[in-house]
Amino acid sequence: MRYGDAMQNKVSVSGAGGESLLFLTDDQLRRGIEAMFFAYRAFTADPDLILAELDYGRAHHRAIHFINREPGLTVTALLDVLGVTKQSLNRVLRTLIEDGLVESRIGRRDRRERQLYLTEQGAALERRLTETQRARMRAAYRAAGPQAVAGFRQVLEAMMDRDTLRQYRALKDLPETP
Amino acid sequence: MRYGDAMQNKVSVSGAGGESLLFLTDDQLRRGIEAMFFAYRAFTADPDLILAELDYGRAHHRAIHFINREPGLTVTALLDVLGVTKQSLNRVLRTLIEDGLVESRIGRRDRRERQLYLTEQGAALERRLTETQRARMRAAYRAAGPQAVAGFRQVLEAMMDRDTLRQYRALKDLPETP
DNA sequence: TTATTACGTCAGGCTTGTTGACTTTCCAAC
DNA sequence: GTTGGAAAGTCAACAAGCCTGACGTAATAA
Repeated sequence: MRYGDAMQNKVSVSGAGGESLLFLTDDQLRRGIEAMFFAYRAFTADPDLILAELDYGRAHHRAIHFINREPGLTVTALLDVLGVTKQSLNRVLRTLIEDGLVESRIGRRDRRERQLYLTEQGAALERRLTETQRARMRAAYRAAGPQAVAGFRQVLEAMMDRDTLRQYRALKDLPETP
Repeated sequence: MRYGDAMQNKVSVSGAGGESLLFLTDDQLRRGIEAMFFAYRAFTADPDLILAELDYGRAHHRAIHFINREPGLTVTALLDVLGVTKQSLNRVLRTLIEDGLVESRIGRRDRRERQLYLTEQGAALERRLTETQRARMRAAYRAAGPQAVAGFRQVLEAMMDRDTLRQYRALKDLPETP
């Protein structure tokens, strides 16, 4: 097992093309990686504080977010977006339902399905959680400017694999990028 | 408890200024939030596969990454960057040392300190893990272009809080942004 | 000498994830 | 109308990865 013996350092040409790749040093890439790590941690810090107060975790946040995003979505659909097992989600979902934040109604088309909705209380928590992240994002967007924001989104989307991108796009109201 | 009753929708003016904030709708912000969520998941997927093979987790990856980044750093310093407890890190570090990926030498200046280094084997795993992420990042960078990359980094940095930004900058070889 | 720091470790607890097995309900196809 | 399978819920057991609290040891600093 010997990895990357030839790619030890500096300018990784990386492709066959070699267009204008001068900026793609391993240093640059590594900084991008680290920026993701630190930014993501900062990004989840605010909601985590609120959630801890209420004895919830990030899993609850994610469930609440996507139920809010698409009211009436089924358990299977939610399972698909979150990428976890039924059992894992169920535990979280059960507490949310018991606590009166989520409502589970029998499916209209198919009575086997359960359609998930936020209650007024659940929607209130969603707003509270999201607002902290929006505030952070808003501040970052204002500081960086519209052009930077476009680049930010462009790179993030380019980082997603096919399947993830599909899920991401499925959520969009108005797809802009063909 | 009633949150954000007034901010329900659309164009959040958000500041007192109102410069050229037309692009900052709640929709835009929400998409940014979701892009972070999905991109981060895609971003960690490749290393996770390799780590699972070896019965390691993300915690091991993070430790390896930062030890590689700054060979000889002390346990306390590592604790600070990772933002976890001593006990939590110790379990991870112990297995890495037992498995011969990390070496812990007695501090030169201060004999209480332990300075951490990757062994040849540890460095090999680091390269293997990082290369998957670099490849993804490289592809995304190439697809999006240099300008987008600049924006990407700019927004991520603007998202970090003071303390996180300090840690992030402390790693940099050549700080560019004043 | 004493206080403090750096590190390691034992114990116990929580959340979130996993597998595997099983039941109930319901749709749909034969 | 029976039957096969999908959707959902549940029980049990387990592991990773975090946490707090308490304690011990070694070495530096006051």
